[in-house]
Amino acid sequence: MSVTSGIQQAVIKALAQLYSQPFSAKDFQINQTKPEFEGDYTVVLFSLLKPLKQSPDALGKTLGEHLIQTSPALFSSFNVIKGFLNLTITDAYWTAMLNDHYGNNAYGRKAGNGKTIVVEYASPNTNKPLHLGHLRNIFLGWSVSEILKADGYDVIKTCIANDRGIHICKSMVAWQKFANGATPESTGTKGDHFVGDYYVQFGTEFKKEVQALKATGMSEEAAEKEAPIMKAAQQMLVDWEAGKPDVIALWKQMNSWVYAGFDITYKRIGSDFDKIYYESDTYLLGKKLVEEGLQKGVFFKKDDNSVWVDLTAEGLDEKIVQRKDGTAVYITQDIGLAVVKYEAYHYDQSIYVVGDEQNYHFKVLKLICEKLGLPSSEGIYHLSYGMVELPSGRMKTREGTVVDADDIIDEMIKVAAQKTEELGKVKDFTAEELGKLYNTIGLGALKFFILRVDPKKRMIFNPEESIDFHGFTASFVQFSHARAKAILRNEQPDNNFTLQHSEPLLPLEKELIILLEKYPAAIEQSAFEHNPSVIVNYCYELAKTFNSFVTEHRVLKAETENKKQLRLRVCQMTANVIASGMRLSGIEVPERM
RNA sequence: GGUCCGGUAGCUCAGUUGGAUAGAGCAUCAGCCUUCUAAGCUGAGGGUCAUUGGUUCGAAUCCAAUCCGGAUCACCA
Repeated sequence: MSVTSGIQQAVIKALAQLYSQPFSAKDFQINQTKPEFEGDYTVVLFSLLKPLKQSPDALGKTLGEHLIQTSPALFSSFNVIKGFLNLTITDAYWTAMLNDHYGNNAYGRKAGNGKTIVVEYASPNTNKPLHLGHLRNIFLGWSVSEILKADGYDVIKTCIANDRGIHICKSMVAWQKFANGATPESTGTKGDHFVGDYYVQFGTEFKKEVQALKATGMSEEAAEKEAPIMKAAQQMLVDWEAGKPDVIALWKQMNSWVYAGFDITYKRIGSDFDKIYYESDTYLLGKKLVEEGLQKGVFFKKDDNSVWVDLTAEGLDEKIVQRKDGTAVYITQDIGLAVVKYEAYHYDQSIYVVGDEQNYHFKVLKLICEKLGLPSSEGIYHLSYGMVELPSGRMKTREGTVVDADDIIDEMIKVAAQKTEELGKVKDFTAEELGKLYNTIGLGALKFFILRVDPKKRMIFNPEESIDFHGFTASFVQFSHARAKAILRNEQPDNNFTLQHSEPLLPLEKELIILLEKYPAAIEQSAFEHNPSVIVNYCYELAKTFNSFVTEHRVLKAETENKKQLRLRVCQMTANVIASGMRLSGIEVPERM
């Protein structure tokens, strides 16, 4: 049980005994005491004054005295200032907490609750390489999955590959036209970049053709429709849907190049999936569900044969679910996928990590699934996050302002290597160890930079300013871990030693232990909010306090053996919690750096 | 125009189930490495919490209006 819930229960019990009135945890607040006052935790009394007909002073004093008498193991002293009852927790309580958990690597993780959550993230188009926006998506999805696991859920990580549609046909057409049979192997290019280059080339060629047609007096709109390369792409889409063998073969070939490229990037950033779905499979299922919905009367057909759903009663519009030619639209395949996922996992929740520009889409998706009476509908949850922008605004492929994922990763690792060399603290490392360390630091900095921000907020990335390695960063937290480990390499805590509390805990010792005690609550909150920044911020605060502690107090040369053992345990628990918390964010921590 | 999200220090962000004098980092300035890692520590300066009104013992937090920025309202995905 956490301290706060312990205090809550003690207060509820005390109020029942003193005033014979029943209260619940919601009736009053418990905060950490502000540093300028004496005490560890504070009961805010204002909300209790009216029902109890008491003055703040009288209630505070009565309650404080009663608490100390009835729970001497928990409370050692109190003071009342205005309506605030400040309680000091006994050193014995904190020491016991430390003793119970300092060697526990699973501290803060809950036992399985038997519930299943499916998380979908990454979900790239298969026609161009990943960029910084994808990285935010992947880091978020991966981290939320891990946090939910720590909170007791069974988590299935999934990805939907948007592998069909006009976008991939554009790359295919350009490859046919310009590549002369080139391949990623023959050119030494990473597969996703290779295919992406043809996508760009398609755009360039298209522009050229439109200009040429306009020069003959055609309007821009007509020119865009008539451009031969665009017509070729559209024809290719038709051929693809018709299953024309050579088109399918090319499509498979190009997709496989892209997947090989993605796999390299996923591996570098330590991301993985339990199951990958392909839009080329799920869109047909969606169409089947549209047919069923039509029979149930959930959907209706317009004169031109297109199929719609009427969401005006829900305050939205009519929404198309199938084109007049019978082909699937974007949402059709998502309806199918929701069912496929539910049938496979019978999930309690299905989280979609998708940018906030699709808020409307997911609102519609959930409504449609509800109307169809699908059991999958209730658990649908859109984890919506903000765009990553440049100081100049949105990243645009056409203007070449996209920050490529592989480039930024390379850059981060390069700078990490440079900084590490400057400091010269790991000269005895082997080349292999160094490579690993640079990865840990570089990637850690990138992940931390992205995950420390509340997902729902837009974030700005300035390529001119390199991501920092000082202050509120992964390096800082990693450094703190390495520092703790350095101490522990000299001496491990003696597990047979029994801590005394003859000497009072010093402020920084206590502050650290209080923080460590809050780790399980941080995981819980992070999971509840689907928000990794809670954990990231927590780890930073812990690391910061630890650095102050280590600067201020000696561990190995502590005044007494008792203090030394206490501090060694604090070091070990801090190192464990930092490693655990960073792991939930996908960030590794080094033993040395 | 409708809907949704955001606006906190020069910059990047915490804090928002209402609590005491609003917090960090970067940047600036001043100190600290014969002592477990200085990617660190200590201190200083820096705020109309977008604006106005309301709710109450108490508002950055809740409500209303307004201003600014963004997203979305596609037979694109």
